[in-house]
Amino acid sequence: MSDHEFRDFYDHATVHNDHQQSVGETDIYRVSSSSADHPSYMSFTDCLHSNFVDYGSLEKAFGLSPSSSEMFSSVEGSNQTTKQKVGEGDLGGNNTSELMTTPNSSISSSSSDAGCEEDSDKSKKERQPKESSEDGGERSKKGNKAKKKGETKQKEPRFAFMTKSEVDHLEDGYRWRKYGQKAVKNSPYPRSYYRCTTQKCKVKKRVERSFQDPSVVITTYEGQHNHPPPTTLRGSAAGLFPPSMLTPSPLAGPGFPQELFMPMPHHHMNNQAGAGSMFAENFNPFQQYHHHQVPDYGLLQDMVPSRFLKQEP
DNA sequence: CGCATTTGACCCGCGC
DNA sequence: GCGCGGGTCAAATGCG
Repeated sequence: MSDHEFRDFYDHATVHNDHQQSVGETDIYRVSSSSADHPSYMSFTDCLHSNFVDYGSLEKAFGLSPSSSEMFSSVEGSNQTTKQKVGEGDLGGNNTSELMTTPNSSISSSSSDAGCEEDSDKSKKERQPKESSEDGGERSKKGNKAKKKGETKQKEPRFAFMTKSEVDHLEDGYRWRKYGQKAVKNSPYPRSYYRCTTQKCKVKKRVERSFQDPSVVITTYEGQHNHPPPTTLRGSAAGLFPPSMLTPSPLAGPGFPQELFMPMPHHHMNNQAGAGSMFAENFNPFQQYHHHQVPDYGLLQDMVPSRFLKQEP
Protein backbone atom coordinates (compact mmCIF):
# COMPACT_ATOMS: atom_id res chain seq x y z
CA MET A 1 0.00 0.00 0.00
CA SER A 2 1.09 3.42 -0.40
CA ASP A 3 -0.85 5.38 1.99
CA HIS A 4 1.87 5.85 4.37
CA GLU A 5 3.48 7.47 1.49
CA PHE A 6 0.74 9.91 1.40
CA ARG A 7 1.02 10.34 5.00
CA ASP A 8 4.24 11.80 4.17
CA PHE A 9 2.44 14.25 2.09
CA TYR A 10 -0.05 14.90 4.74
CA ASP A 11 2.65 15.51 7.15
CA HIS A 12 3.77 18.22 4.91
CA ALA A 13 0.45 19.66 4.29
CA THR A 14 -0.22 22.75 6.15
CA VAL A 15 -3.18 24.91 5.96
CA HIS A 16 -2.20 28.37 5.37
CA ASN A 17 -5.11 30.62 5.56
CA ASP A 18 -3.24 33.67 4.65
CA HIS A 19 -3.24 32.62 1.10
CA GLN A 20 -6.46 30.92 1.05
CA GLN A 21 -8.66 31.53 -1.85
CA SER A 22 -12.14 31.78 -0.69
CA VAL A 23 -14.77 30.64 -3.04
CA GLY A 24 -17.73 30.56 -0.85
CA GLU A 25 -18.34 27.53 1.22
CA THR A 26 -15.40 26.00 -0.34
CA ASP A 27 -12.09 27.43 0.23
CA ILE A 28 -9.31 26.33 -1.86
CA TYR A 29 -6.03 26.35 -0.29
CA ARG A 30 -3.53 27.73 -2.50
CA VAL A 31 0.08 27.55 -2.49
CA SER A 32 2.02 30.62 -2.39
CA SER A 33 5.37 30.98 -3.76
CA SER A 34 8.09 32.42 -1.74
CA SER A 35 6.90 35.83 -2.53
CA ALA A 36 3.42 36.05 -1.32
CA ASP A 37 2.34 38.41 -4.00
CA HIS A 38 2.77 35.84 -6.67
CA PRO A 39 1.13 32.77 -5.58
CA SER A 40 1.66 29.82 -7.76
CA TYR A 41 -1.08 27.62 -8.92
CA MET A 42 -1.56 24.88 -11.23
CA SER A 43 -4.67 23.28 -12.26
CA PHE A 44 -5.59 19.93 -11.18
CA THR A 45 -5.27 18.68 -14.58
CA ASP A 46 -1.93 20.04 -14.83
CA CYS A 47 -0.81 18.39 -11.78
CA LEU A 48 -1.76 15.11 -13.10
CA HIS A 49 -0.07 15.81 -16.22
CA SER A 50 2.83 16.89 -14.38
CA ASN A 51 4.49 13.82 -15.56
CA PHE A 52 4.68 15.34 -18.93
CA VAL A 53 5.72 18.69 -17.96
CA ASP A 54 9.02 20.13 -17.53
CA TYR A 55 9.12 21.62 -14.19
CA GLY A 56 11.80 23.96 -15.18
CA SER A 57 9.53 25.66 -17.59
CA LEU A 58 6.88 25.71 -15.05
CA GLU A 59 9.01 27.44 -12.66
CA LYS A 60 9.54 30.04 -15.21
CA ALA A 61 5.99 30.23 -16.23
CA PHE A 62 4.62 30.46 -12.79
CA GLY A 63 7.36 31.90 -10.90
CA LEU A 64 7.61 28.92 -8.77
CA SER A 65 10.38 29.41 -6.49
CA PRO A 66 12.54 26.68 -5.26
CA SER A 67 11.27 27.28 -1.86
CA SER A 68 7.75 26.78 -2.89
CA SER A 69 8.51 23.48 -4.32
CA GLU A 70 10.17 22.27 -1.29
CA MET A 71 6.99 21.49 0.31
CA PHE A 72 6.05 18.87 -2.11
CA SER A 73 6.89 15.51 -1.07
CA SER A 74 7.18 12.85 -3.56
CA VAL A 75 5.02 10.04 -2.73
CA GLU A 76 5.85 7.26 -4.90
CA GLY A 77 9.04 6.16 -6.19
CA SER A 78 11.24 8.45 -4.40
CA ASN A 79 13.11 8.02 -1.28
CA GLN A 80 10.61 7.77 1.35
CA THR A 81 11.67 10.45 3.61
CA THR A 82 12.89 10.03 7.03
CA LYS A 83 9.96 11.71 8.47
CA GLN A 84 8.46 10.04 11.37
CA LYS A 85 5.03 8.82 11.03
CA VAL A 86 2.57 10.80 12.90
CA GLY A 87 -0.35 8.73 13.85
CA GLU A 88 -2.04 7.33 10.89
CA GLY A 89 -5.01 9.51 10.92
CA ASP A 90 -3.17 12.69 11.16
CA LEU A 91 -4.14 14.28 7.99
CA GLY A 92 -3.09 17.75 7.53
CA GLY A 93 -3.39 18.28 11.15
CA ASN A 94 -1.58 20.25 13.66
CA ASN A 95 1.37 18.10 13.84
CA THR A 96 2.13 19.13 10.38
CA SER A 97 3.52 22.23 11.72
CA GLU A 98 6.20 20.50 13.50
CA LEU A 99 7.20 18.84 10.35
CA MET A 100 6.83 21.66 8.03
CA THR A 101 9.84 23.27 6.80
CA THR A 102 8.29 25.70 4.46
CA PRO A 103 6.08 28.09 6.19
CA ASN A 104 4.49 29.25 3.02
CA SER A 105 3.02 26.06 1.96
CA SER A 106 -0.61 25.54 2.40
CA ILE A 107 -1.10 22.51 0.37
CA SER A 108 0.98 19.67 -0.70
CA SER A 109 0.65 17.39 -3.53
CA SER A 110 1.97 14.15 -4.49
CA SER A 111 1.97 11.89 -7.38
CA SER A 112 3.70 8.94 -8.62
CA ASP A 113 6.51 8.98 -10.99
CA ALA A 114 6.01 9.30 -14.63
CA GLY A 115 5.25 6.30 -16.58
CA CYS A 116 3.32 4.49 -14.03
CA GLU A 117 0.13 4.90 -15.85
CA GLU A 118 -2.00 1.88 -15.93
CA ASP A 119 -1.10 -1.36 -14.49
CA SER A 120 -0.64 -0.12 -11.09
CA ASP A 121 -3.55 -1.53 -9.33
CA LYS A 122 -4.99 -2.81 -12.43
CA SER A 123 -3.45 -6.06 -11.78
CA LYS A 124 -5.28 -6.07 -8.61
CA LYS A 125 -8.57 -4.60 -9.46
CA GLU A 126 -8.82 -6.22 -12.77
CA ARG A 127 -8.61 -9.55 -11.35
CA GLN A 128 -10.09 -11.49 -14.14
CA PRO A 129 -13.66 -11.75 -13.27
CA LYS A 130 -15.20 -15.10 -13.71
CA GLU A 131 -13.57 -17.58 -15.89
CA SER A 132 -11.05 -18.80 -13.47
CA SER A 133 -13.64 -18.88 -10.84
CA GLU A 134 -14.36 -22.49 -11.09
CA ASP A 135 -11.79 -23.20 -8.59
CA GLY A 136 -13.08 -21.47 -5.63
CA GLY A 137 -16.66 -20.49 -5.69
CA GLU A 138 -17.78 -16.98 -5.75
CA ARG A 139 -14.87 -15.12 -4.48
CA SER A 140 -12.28 -17.06 -6.26
CA LYS A 141 -12.27 -14.46 -8.92
CA LYS A 142 -10.72 -12.11 -6.57
CA GLY A 143 -8.26 -14.66 -5.75
CA ASN A 144 -6.25 -14.86 -8.88
CA LYS A 145 -3.85 -12.21 -8.06
CA ALA A 146 -1.35 -13.53 -10.51
CA LYS A 147 0.82 -10.65 -9.86
CA LYS A 148 4.42 -11.24 -10.14
CA LYS A 149 7.08 -9.82 -8.13
CA GLY A 150 8.79 -8.08 -10.93
CA GLU A 151 5.85 -6.39 -12.41
CA THR A 152 4.85 -5.16 -9.11
CA LYS A 153 3.13 -2.05 -8.32
CA GLN A 154 3.38 0.48 -10.85
CA LYS A 155 1.25 3.14 -9.53
CA GLU A 156 -0.98 5.52 -11.23
CA PRO A 157 0.01 9.06 -11.01
CA ARG A 158 -1.58 10.27 -7.91
CA PHE A 159 -2.36 13.59 -6.68
CA ALA A 160 -3.68 14.74 -3.42
CA PHE A 161 -4.84 18.05 -2.26
CA MET A 162 -6.75 19.58 0.52
CA THR A 163 -9.84 21.61 0.11
CA LYS A 164 -11.76 23.42 2.66
CA SER A 165 -15.25 22.37 1.97
CA GLU A 166 -18.36 21.26 3.66
CA VAL A 167 -19.12 18.73 1.07
CA ASP A 168 -16.93 15.74 0.71
CA HIS A 169 -17.45 15.10 -2.86
CA LEU A 170 -16.54 18.11 -4.89
CA GLU A 171 -17.77 18.70 -8.34
CA ASP A 172 -14.95 18.53 -10.75
CA GLY A 173 -16.59 18.10 -14.07
CA TYR A 174 -16.43 14.37 -14.16
CA ARG A 175 -18.88 11.82 -13.03
CA TRP A 176 -17.91 9.52 -10.27
CA ARG A 177 -19.31 6.43 -8.85
CA LYS A 178 -18.67 5.54 -5.34
CA TYR A 179 -17.46 2.03 -4.97
CA GLY A 180 -16.37 1.84 -1.46
CA GLN A 181 -16.00 3.43 1.86
CA LYS A 182 -13.73 2.59 4.67
CA ALA A 183 -13.23 3.83 8.11
CA VAL A 184 -10.00 5.62 8.49
CA LYS A 185 -7.85 4.63 11.29
CA ASN A 186 -7.68 7.20 13.99
CA SER A 187 -10.22 9.27 12.30
CA PRO A 188 -13.91 9.49 12.84
CA TYR A 189 -14.39 10.28 9.22
CA PRO A 190 -14.61 7.60 6.62
CA ARG A 191 -12.73 7.58 3.41
CA SER A 192 -14.74 7.22 0.27
CA TYR A 193 -13.58 5.68 -2.93
CA TYR A 194 -14.81 6.87 -6.26
CA ARG A 195 -14.25 5.76 -9.76
CA CYS A 196 -14.85 7.68 -12.92
CA THR A 197 -18.05 6.40 -14.45
CA THR A 198 -16.79 6.68 -17.95
CA GLN A 199 -16.00 3.30 -19.25
CA LYS A 200 -12.42 2.66 -19.89
CA CYS A 201 -11.46 5.51 -17.74
CA LYS A 202 -9.81 4.19 -14.69
CA VAL A 203 -9.35 7.30 -12.79
CA LYS A 204 -10.11 6.95 -9.17
CA LYS A 205 -10.30 9.28 -6.35
CA ARG A 206 -10.36 9.03 -2.66
CA VAL A 207 -12.02 11.51 -0.47
CA GLU A 208 -11.61 11.86 3.18
CA ARG A 209 -11.95 14.49 5.75
CA SER A 210 -9.22 15.56 7.98
CA PHE A 211 -10.20 14.86 11.47
CA GLN A 212 -7.86 17.47 12.71
CA ASP A 213 -9.69 20.00 10.74
CA PRO A 214 -13.03 18.63 9.73
CA SER A 215 -13.58 21.47 7.39
CA VAL A 216 -10.78 20.22 5.26
CA VAL A 217 -11.41 17.58 2.70
CA ILE A 218 -8.52 15.64 1.36
CA THR A 219 -8.97 14.37 -2.12
CA THR A 220 -6.60 12.07 -3.83
CA TYR A 221 -6.83 11.51 -7.52
CA GLU A 222 -5.27 8.55 -9.13
CA GLY A 223 -4.75 8.15 -12.79
CA GLN A 224 -5.57 10.30 -15.70
CA HIS A 225 -8.79 10.74 -17.52
CA ASN A 226 -8.67 9.59 -21.05
CA HIS A 227 -11.70 11.52 -22.08
CA PRO A 228 -13.04 14.98 -21.82
CA PRO A 229 -15.25 15.80 -18.93
CA PRO A 230 -18.91 15.19 -19.50
CA THR A 231 -19.65 18.81 -19.83
CA THR A 232 -22.97 18.59 -18.18
CA LEU A 233 -21.73 20.50 -15.30
CA ARG A 234 -23.62 23.67 -15.07
CA GLY A 235 -21.04 25.70 -13.43
CA SER A 236 -18.24 23.93 -14.99
CA ALA A 237 -15.38 25.21 -16.85
CA ALA A 238 -17.51 25.70 -19.87
CA GLY A 239 -18.72 28.95 -18.58
CA LEU A 240 -15.43 30.48 -18.04
CA PHE A 241 -13.02 29.16 -20.46
CA PRO A 242 -13.11 28.60 -24.11
CA PRO A 243 -13.92 25.08 -25.01
CA SER A 244 -10.49 24.59 -26.25
CA MET A 245 -9.30 24.92 -22.79
CA LEU A 246 -11.68 22.42 -21.49
CA THR A 247 -10.93 19.69 -23.84
CA PRO A 248 -8.01 17.56 -23.34
CA SER A 249 -5.22 18.69 -25.44
CA PRO A 250 -4.00 16.09 -27.80
CA LEU A 251 -0.59 16.92 -26.77
CA ALA A 252 -0.84 16.77 -23.12
CA GLY A 253 -3.33 14.01 -23.07
CA PRO A 254 -6.35 13.44 -21.00
CA GLY A 255 -7.82 16.16 -19.02
CA PHE A 256 -8.30 16.18 -15.41
CA PRO A 257 -10.82 17.74 -13.25
CA GLN A 258 -10.48 21.39 -13.27
CA GLU A 259 -11.05 21.36 -9.68
CA LEU A 260 -8.32 23.25 -8.17
CA PHE A 261 -5.09 24.84 -8.61
CA MET A 262 -2.39 22.83 -7.31
CA PRO A 263 1.06 23.26 -6.19
CA MET A 264 3.60 21.68 -8.33
CA PRO A 265 5.01 18.42 -7.32
CA HIS A 266 8.27 19.08 -8.82
CA HIS A 267 9.50 15.60 -8.49
CA HIS A 268 7.34 14.54 -11.28
CA MET A 269 7.90 17.20 -13.69
CA ASN A 270 10.12 15.93 -16.24
CA ASN A 271 10.20 15.85 -19.92
CA GLN A 272 7.82 16.72 -22.63
CA ALA A 273 5.31 19.42 -22.93
CA GLY A 274 6.08 22.72 -21.53
CA ALA A 275 4.09 24.95 -19.38
CA GLY A 276 2.16 26.10 -22.34
CA SER A 277 0.39 22.91 -23.01
CA MET A 278 -0.39 22.58 -19.45
CA PHE A 279 -2.63 25.47 -19.42
CA ALA A 280 -4.10 24.69 -22.69
CA GLU A 281 -6.09 22.23 -20.79
CA ASN A 282 -8.25 22.76 -17.90
CA PHE A 283 -7.70 25.84 -16.13
CA ASN A 284 -10.69 26.37 -14.15
CA PRO A 285 -10.23 26.41 -10.52
CA PHE A 286 -13.11 28.07 -8.98
CA GLN A 287 -16.33 28.44 -10.66
CA GLN A 288 -17.56 25.03 -10.17
CA TYR A 289 -18.25 25.99 -6.69
CA HIS A 290 -19.74 29.28 -7.51
CA HIS A 291 -20.70 29.90 -10.98
CA HIS A 292 -21.09 33.53 -10.52
CA GLN A 293 -17.92 33.92 -8.77
CA VAL A 294 -15.51 34.70 -11.43
CA PRO A 295 -11.94 33.92 -10.81
CA ASP A 296 -9.66 36.72 -10.33
CA TYR A 297 -8.28 37.18 -13.70
CA GLY A 298 -5.82 39.59 -12.49
CA LEU A 299 -4.48 36.91 -10.38
CA LEU A 300 -4.63 34.40 -13.11
CA GLN A 301 -2.83 36.60 -15.39
CA ASP A 302 -0.18 36.78 -12.89
CA MET A 303 0.43 33.18 -13.17
CA VAL A 304 -0.79 32.26 -16.57
CA PRO A 305 0.49 33.54 -19.78
CA SER A 306 -2.20 35.78 -21.10
CA ARG A 307 -2.66 33.76 -24.19
CA PHE A 308 -4.22 31.09 -22.12
CA LEU A 309 -6.66 33.40 -20.62
CA LYS A 310 -7.83 34.69 -23.87
CA GLN A 311 -11.53 34.67 -23.93
CA GLU A 312 -13.80 33.95 -26.75
CA PRO A 313 -14.33 36.91 -29.03
C1' DC B 1 -36.25 0.21 -14.55
C1' DG B 2 -31.75 1.84 -14.51
C1' DC B 3 -28.29 3.85 -12.11
C1' DA B 4 -25.96 5.22 -7.82
C1' DT B 5 -24.89 4.21 -3.11
C1' DT B 6 -24.25 1.28 0.86
C1' DT B 7 -21.98 -2.19 3.13
C1' DG B 8 -19.96 -6.53 4.52
C1' DA B 9 -16.69 -9.64 2.78
C1' DC B 10 -12.64 -10.53 0.59
C1' DC B 11 -7.85 -9.75 -1.19
C1' DC B 12 -3.32 -8.26 -0.61
C1' DG B 13 0.82 -6.03 1.04
C1' DC B 14 3.34 -4.98 4.94
C1' DG B 15 5.22 -5.02 9.53
C1' DC B 16 6.05 -7.59 13.48
C1' DG C 1 3.00 -16.97 9.82
C1' DC C 2 -0.20 -13.85 11.54
C1' DG C 3 -2.72 -9.80 12.11
C1' DC C 4 -3.75 -5.30 10.56
C1' DG C 5 -5.18 -1.92 7.52
C1' DG C 6 -6.11 -0.24 2.98
C1' DG C 7 -8.39 -1.07 -1.23
C1' DT C 8 -11.90 -3.39 -4.03
C1' DC C 9 -15.86 -6.23 -5.19
C1' DA C 10 -20.53 -7.09 -5.67
C1' DA C 11 -25.10 -8.05 -3.71
C1' DA C 12 -28.52 -5.48 -1.64
C1' DT C 13 -30.77 -1.38 -1.27
C1' DG C 14 -32.28 3.22 -2.40
C1' DC C 15 -33.71 6.73 -5.43
C1' DG C 16 -35.40 9.36 -9.44
